[in-house]
Amino acid sequence: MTTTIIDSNTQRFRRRPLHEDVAEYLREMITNETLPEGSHIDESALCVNFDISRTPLREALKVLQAEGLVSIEPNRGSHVSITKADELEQLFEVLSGIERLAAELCCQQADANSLKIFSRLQAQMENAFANNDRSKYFSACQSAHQMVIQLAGNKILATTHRLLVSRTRRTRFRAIASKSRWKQSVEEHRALTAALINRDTQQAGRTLANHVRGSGQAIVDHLRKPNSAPK
Amino acid sequence: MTTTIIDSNTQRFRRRPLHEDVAEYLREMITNETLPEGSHIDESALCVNFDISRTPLREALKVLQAEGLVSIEPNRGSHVSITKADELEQLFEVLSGIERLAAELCCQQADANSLKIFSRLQAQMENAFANNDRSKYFSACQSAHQMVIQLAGNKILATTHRLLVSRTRRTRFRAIASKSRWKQSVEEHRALTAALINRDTQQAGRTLANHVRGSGQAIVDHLRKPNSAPK
DNA sequence: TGGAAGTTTTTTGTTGACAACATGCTCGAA
DNA sequence: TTCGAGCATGTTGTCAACAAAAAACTTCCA
Repeated sequence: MTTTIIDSNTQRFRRRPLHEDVAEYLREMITNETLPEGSHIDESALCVNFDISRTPLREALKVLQAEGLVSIEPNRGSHVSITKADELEQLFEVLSGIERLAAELCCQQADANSLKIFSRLQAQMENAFANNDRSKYFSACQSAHQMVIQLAGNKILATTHRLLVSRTRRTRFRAIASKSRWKQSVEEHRALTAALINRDTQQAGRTLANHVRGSGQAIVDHLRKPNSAPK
Repeated sequence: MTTTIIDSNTQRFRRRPLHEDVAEYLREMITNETLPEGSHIDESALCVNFDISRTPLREALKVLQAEGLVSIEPNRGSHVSITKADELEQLFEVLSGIERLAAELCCQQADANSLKIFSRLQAQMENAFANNDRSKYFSACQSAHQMVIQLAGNKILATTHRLLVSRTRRTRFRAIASKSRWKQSVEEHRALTAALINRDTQQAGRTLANHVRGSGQAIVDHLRKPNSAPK
């Protein structure tokens, strides 16, 4: 007799390895800044917190190190990676290259219906800007970028993108700190939407690349002058 | 008294964690095809082989999984990732995007002397082609690509590139299987070199992107028709 | 003979303990 | 007081053993 009857259709009975849950949770804690940048990661403390032993925790830390979120110094413990301005600049540079490619692929492969939905996202962004709703704009903007990645139809690209973005997420909400930069962002997105609908591959790629580079530069500049607090 | 006197100036006395050595070794075994594609990874066998316990081995496997070289199925063990033609195609697509960016940055930032060295690599490739020396051509070609990445001066880009390339390395030597493709490869490299020296950013990017995509496509096509063995 | 239930064997996931290393503290001598 | 040697403490790296799951095998019955 099978020991347990389980909800057959959706619920899959397979306990995920602990280290996966732990890694996911830690990832969230890092982007949340529950674990702030540079903070030391206390293994034994986290173990009693999660009620697990050190092995799965350490396995999770190795994964996070491979993702660039955690740094491990031999015999001296782990800490949340600190992302300096230079490194952030390089991250955005690579991201702009990735998203350029995504926009080009998207141009060639996306079906008309998807682009319609994309246009609606653009409308949401315009609306949020008109209403001065930063949080809503930010959310729609992220969805738009994500959608371009998805429509590119390349899993490797999506994975690469996700890994890089996860290292910038903590600082990303600062991209539209200034109103002028915000306005520019809206216009760039508008141009991108137009290029996609016109199936202008080169233009779409260039536009998105410039947008990412510009947003990144705004963040990096902001980070480099320590006096102006983001408000 | 300090227990041991050590060579002070260069030798640094810090034992690297075991899992790092193990990961590096496994990486080599996978690209070597000592561990062939899809083969099951026997933990206990490797443990007695390396004379270590399972903990560092498993930590190494987690890292390799994050790099995409190993797949782990919960409760069913690990095996060397199999790279299907579709996935390989996507890998090369992303690589072409990365190398396009690298070529552009290289154009803008490389000093004249580095480009001189690059030209010498080009000469080596032309020579190898004239002498029908595939192995020498392959080596010089790889150096050239690597050099473009280095001259781009972006560590994130270099890391991303390295991770993607490591997943293609097993198949890469097949790029110049046919003589006609080989000839085309030489010409593309020649065009790249010219574009770099002329500081033609757009041209350099486009040329390298096309070259990577073309080489990748040659490999993928080769992989897709199962009758023709690579010779 | 074929197949299903039950049992043994093998393999994977997790734990707690131990060893190695780094850090902080105490104490004594210059 | 200041500096360094030696000890104490805590943290990290590794191991061997246990628990749980999957795979392989046996046995029994139709």
